[in-house]
Parts: sequence; structure tokens; C-alpha cells
Amino acid sequence: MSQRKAIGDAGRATIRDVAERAGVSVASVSRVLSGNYPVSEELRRRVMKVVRDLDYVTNAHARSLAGGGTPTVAILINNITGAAFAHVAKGVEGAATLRGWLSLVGTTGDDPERELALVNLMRQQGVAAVVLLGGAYDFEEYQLRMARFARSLDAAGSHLVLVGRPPLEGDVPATTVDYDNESGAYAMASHLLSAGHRRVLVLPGPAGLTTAQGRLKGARRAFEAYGVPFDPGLVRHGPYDDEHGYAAVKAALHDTPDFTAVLAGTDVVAAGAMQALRAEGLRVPDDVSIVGYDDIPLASQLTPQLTTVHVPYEEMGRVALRAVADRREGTGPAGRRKGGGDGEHLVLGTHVVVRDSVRPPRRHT
Amino acid sequence: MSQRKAIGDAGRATIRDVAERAGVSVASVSRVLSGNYPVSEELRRRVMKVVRDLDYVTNAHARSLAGGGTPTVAILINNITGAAFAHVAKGVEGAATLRGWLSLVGTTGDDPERELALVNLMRQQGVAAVVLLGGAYDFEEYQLRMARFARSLDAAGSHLVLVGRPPLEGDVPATTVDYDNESGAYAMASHLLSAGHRRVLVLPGPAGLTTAQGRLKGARRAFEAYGVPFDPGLVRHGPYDDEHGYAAVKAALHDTPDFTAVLAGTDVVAAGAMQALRAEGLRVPDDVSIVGYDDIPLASQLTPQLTTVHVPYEEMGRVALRAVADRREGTGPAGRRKGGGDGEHLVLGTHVVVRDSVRPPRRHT
DNA sequence: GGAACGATGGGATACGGTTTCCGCACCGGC
DNA sequence: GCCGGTGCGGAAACCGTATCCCATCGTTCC
Repeated sequence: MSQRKAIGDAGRATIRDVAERAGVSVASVSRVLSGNYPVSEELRRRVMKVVRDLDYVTNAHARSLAGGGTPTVAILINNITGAAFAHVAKGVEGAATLRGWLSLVGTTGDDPERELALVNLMRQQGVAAVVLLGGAYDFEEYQLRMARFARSLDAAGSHLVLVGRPPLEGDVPATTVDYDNESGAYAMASHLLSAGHRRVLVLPGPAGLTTAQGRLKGARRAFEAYGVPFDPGLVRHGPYDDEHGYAAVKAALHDTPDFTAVLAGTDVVAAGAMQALRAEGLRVPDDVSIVGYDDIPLASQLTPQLTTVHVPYEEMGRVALRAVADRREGTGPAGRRKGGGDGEHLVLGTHVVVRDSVRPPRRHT
Repeated sequence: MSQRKAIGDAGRATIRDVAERAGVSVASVSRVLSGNYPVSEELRRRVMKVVRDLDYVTNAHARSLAGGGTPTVAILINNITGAAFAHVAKGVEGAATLRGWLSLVGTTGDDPERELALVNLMRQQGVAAVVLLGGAYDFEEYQLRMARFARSLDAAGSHLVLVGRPPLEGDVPATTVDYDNESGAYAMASHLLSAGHRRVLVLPGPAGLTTAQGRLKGARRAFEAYGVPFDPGLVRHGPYDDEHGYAAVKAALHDTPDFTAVLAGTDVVAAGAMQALRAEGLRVPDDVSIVGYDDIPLASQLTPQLTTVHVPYEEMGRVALRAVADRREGTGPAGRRKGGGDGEHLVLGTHVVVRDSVRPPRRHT
């Protein structure tokens, strides 16, 4: 019992090492560990002791190869730093953990190239599903690109889940978990309108982004419903960050200073807008009202606390994972029930959270 | 060439399928794909065409088993939602991607049980390293626990990296990437003291957490250096969230209302504190000054913008990954240079970021 | 012109488990 | 006392890929 095979004991212990040391067969060790086969108490004790002594863990790769293995779900984010995305990731991760699944996170940095590379990487990993987070630029190629992803993954026994972006057109094997983006914006704008605001600076976000488009559309609809003319000159597109909020308000104060409220596409944009107003000596909400979108923690940390639209990000994550898990079980015994391309589409509700950043207009228009 | 082996074509294409269809051997396909062996142009074309036709990707598990495979680094976070941690994760992930490494993220939810489970899971995955993020509760068992992790991982050819917590004692094979926590707090407190503040409400964070302890200690040292008596009655421990900041300030305003500044353990805590002060009709910084710690984006989104301590979170992530990568290469040709337990310890600097939340005291003490 | 050699491609094996198929005891029943 | 059933452990066949070793073919050098 002095020196075993190698001196360095390099690498990890294998199941064979355990078997040998316990004086049993490899099969027995496997059975003790997976526990899906009757094993005598005596054998179990012997094996477990050696397992503890050697601090043995099974090789996940080998296990996956042989058919078993932990299901894994991949989360692809543009930017892990975004609070909204982080919450979705938390939802996915939590639900995954609950089921004993593993979760991988990758960031794409808005780069289609990198997105492709990551999807392929995940395909190599044999993940149960790839969850794509965040709004998308719906340019011409996008639909084809996603459809290709969806089919590729589907063919490999995996599945594509789109979270926070509109569903794909046509018969594509992808699941979409979405929220009622437009209605949220509609409700938010209505809130401002019913408070008496007529001239509203709108900062929807990046022009091509689906979420920005939806939010803008919802706002517009609200104006129509209220019979208030919607001035395109009060719309300023730009990135979802506080700098844009700041710059846009500064510019608007110069060009069209008669607005009495700001409808920001995001809480972060609202934060920037608020800074700019303050910098110009305007008070919020006394002089100008502000509303946001997302209801991330920041919204309630600002002063005044931000009235915003609550988006159930974390729940979206949970729902996404549940959808994948259900589908996976459904494919079980009684034949594959998943027909060719069933594009499941789940929509979650949003609602306005009223805080302290809105007041009836005061300034003369 | 009509119907191949199975009808459903279930699962993914294997390298054998490709070889067969291209009329070459499995070895050749492997060589074409990995590209580390001379291959004729003709063969390469034939193989690549089939690869594209079949949309084939190699099985990462099989590849890992056979010796190749992408190095993977696991990131273990308490709560993916925390902005600071997210930045570290971003740093790790970015650096990993740059090297073609893969990164996994798991959340522990502050549960030692779950932490153990995750470390084992990662060990199964054969990750190159496990990066543990965030402050730790340095209770008695902690050191033993981490030492065990470190040795386990080391024995399996992996490595433990501690980020944002103090290094382990003794000869433990773990790398620590830390920042100068105490000095940051020292500088921050000095900033307040030199502005003239004498009665400072200190909200270090959770009592047992190493980061909170360090920050408190740094503050205390500053008081000593300035010859200002440090009143333990003005220290209030509690979680790193805005609710605690809010509640603590409210309570302090009732019990010891003579403080002129708040030294928060975190920007988020500072945000809560600010809310409470405002709710009580106190202006920031006119009536009470506030400083934070971390310099997350929130700090510059608050009004007034928060003076705080910048912690290079993202860089810490990058450094952590670099340390792992270097070590891995170092273990290469010329024998394992890593002696038994070289506890490498890297410390990054912090600095105060002066914004608008501090002013000389006004209120009478 | 023959032999040694470089450039390529193929067959076999290893990686570390899981799982199927078998065989060996040991048991009770007739 | 013999036979069939049952419970448990072992040997071996994969899982999909990388790589080692060998065979082959076309060159080039002597």
C-alpha cells in the first residue's frame, strides 16, 4: 500500500482507482454512485469509504458521453452588467439549480460574430437549451440568422429560447418568452397624459432595437387614445445608458424646452435625464416629471423614486427554464411530441409602479 | 444513398457520419478539423463540405475526454444581481473569451451547502479553475473549508482563486486577488475628516463579513491618525443593501442625531441612507455628507453624485483569469514549477473618487 | 534504376464512465 | 435432495474524439 501506480498521483482519481482500492468491479462503483441499481449495504459502505478517502468525483465529460450527465442550459447576454439581464439570468439560474441543472453564461457584446461563435460553442457542449437575452435589432438578416440557430440547435437535440424579444416568424422550432412591452409603454404614457402632460420628451432607446420600437409604439398609441398630438420632434433615440439620457435632455432643453415630462425607455436613461434636468436647475418632479421602464432596483434608489413600468425579469427567466424543462420531459417515453416547429410563445404582463417622479405639469408650455 | 442508418436522424451527427459520408477515415476528419496535422487540399475540401452540409460540430465532452478540449473557468457568486460581482464576472469572462476559454457561472446564495455542491460540480466538469467571488464570513470553519476546497481542486489539476476576500492562512494551493480594502476605507474616512467632519455615522456592512471588517478597520485607523475619537455608538452593522442604509440612518437620527456625515460600506447602502436623510428633510450634502464604497455605476447616477472609493472590479476579474492562465502554461514543458502550496496573493489598488456628496459640516454638533 | 525519405491517410487504441448481458450464489419449495 | 427463482456483482460493449503507429505512394538522390 505504499506507492501506487504513479508517484505524482497527477490528475484525478478514476472510477477504476476506486474499484481497485475497494476490491470491487468498476460497474459496482458506478452503481453505488448513481444509485439506480440494487446494491448490498456492505458494498455501498466499502465503496463510499474509498470515495471519501480518495475525494473522488465522477468525470462529467465521461458521464455525458456515456449518456448520463447533468442537463445544462446556456444563457447568452449582451452585457452581463445590465441589471435587467442580470435578473433574467438569476431567474434562469435559480430554476436550473432547483432542478439540478447547470447553467453557463456567455456574453456577446452585441457582436453577431461572437453570438454565432457562442451558439456553436454551446452546441458543442450539448446544452439542453440556449437562452438568448435582450432586445434584438430586427434587420433583414436577423430572422434568417435566428431561424438557422433554431434549426441547428433543434437538430442537435437542443433548443433555442428567446427572452425579451419578439417571436420568430414562420415555423421555427424556438420558444419565446416575452413581456407585454407595448402595453407597458401605453400604460406609462397614459399615466403621464392623465396627469395633464401634453408635451412629453420621449427617449425610446436605440432606433433599431425591438424593445425600443415597442415602447415607442405603445407611447404613440396612448397619445392617440388621448387625442393628444404626438410630436416626432420630441423623440430622441439613443443607447440605453445614462449618458444618452443626459445628453438628450440637455439637447432637448436647448431645442424644444417646452416639454413638461420625460418618458425614458429605461430606468437608467431616466437616471441620466434626471441628472441633466438638475444640472439645468430644474426640479423633479416639480418642474419636470420623469418616468422610466424596467423597474430595476435603481428606480427606487433615485430621488425622487422613479415611477416606472415593472417588467418581471426574474420570472421570465424562471418561465424560460420551465418551458425548456417541460419540453424535455415531454419528449420522453411516448415518442417525441414536439412536432416540426412549434414556436411556443409566452407573454408575461407588466404594470406601472407609481412612485414619486410624476406630478401635474406646472411650467407654461 | 437514400436512407441512412436511422430515420429520425435523432441526436447530432458524429464524426463517423462525416467520415463515412466523405468517404474518408475518422482520423482524417479529426485532423482536418483540428488542423494540427498536414492534410491535402483535396481532403480538406471534401471533409469541410460534408461538415457544412451536416452542420456538424464536435462533441465537446468527447473531445475533453480524449485529452483536447476548451479550458473552462467557473465563477461562483453569491448573487449575480450585485453590480460589483457582475463587473468581476465580466472581467473574468472577457479575459477568458480572449483566450478562447469558456466560463461557467454559478450562484451560491450565501449557502455553504450549495457552495460545496457547486465546487464539487465544477470539479466534475474538470474546470481549469474555480473563482470564488465576494467577501467571506471568516468564522472558524471557513479557513478549513477553503483549504479543503483548494487541495481538492489542486489534486484534480484545477485551482482555487479567491477574489475580493483575504488570502488563506498556511500553505494552501490557492491564488488570491484582492484589493486594498482597508486603505480605501482609510482614504475615504480621511476625506471626510479633512473636510471637518467629526461625528460620522459608519455603516460598514454585515458584522462578520471580511470586507466589512476591513472597511471598518480602515475608517478607525483614519480617526486615530486624525486624533479624532471614534464613537462605537455611531457604528451600525447590517446587510449590504439600501434597506439597511435607510433603516440605519432613520434609527441613528433618532438615537444619535448629531452626526454630520455618513460613511457607507457600499454605494447601495449609501443610496438607502440618502433616501432616509431626504425623507427626514435633510439635504445632501448641505446638511449631511455621504460617501460610499465600490464606485458602481449607481454612484454617479445618484443626486448628488456620490463620492466613493473606486474598486477595480473588472480588472480584478481579468487579473484572476490571467493568474490562472499563466499558472497553467507554467506547468507546461519544464516540469511543474508550482511547488506544493504557493499561495499567490495579488493586491490591486483603490482610490477615492471625489464627486458631489461631501461638504464641510454645517449642523451644530 | 533502386533505395531512402517525406508527405499523407487509415486502423487501432485510449480517455472515464454507464449499462447491458451473464453468471454465480444462495434461498426456499416440493 | 434437486431445481428454479432471485439478488447481486463482474466482464465487456459502447459513447465520440484525438492520437499513435503503420502502410502507402510519389520523390529525390546516389
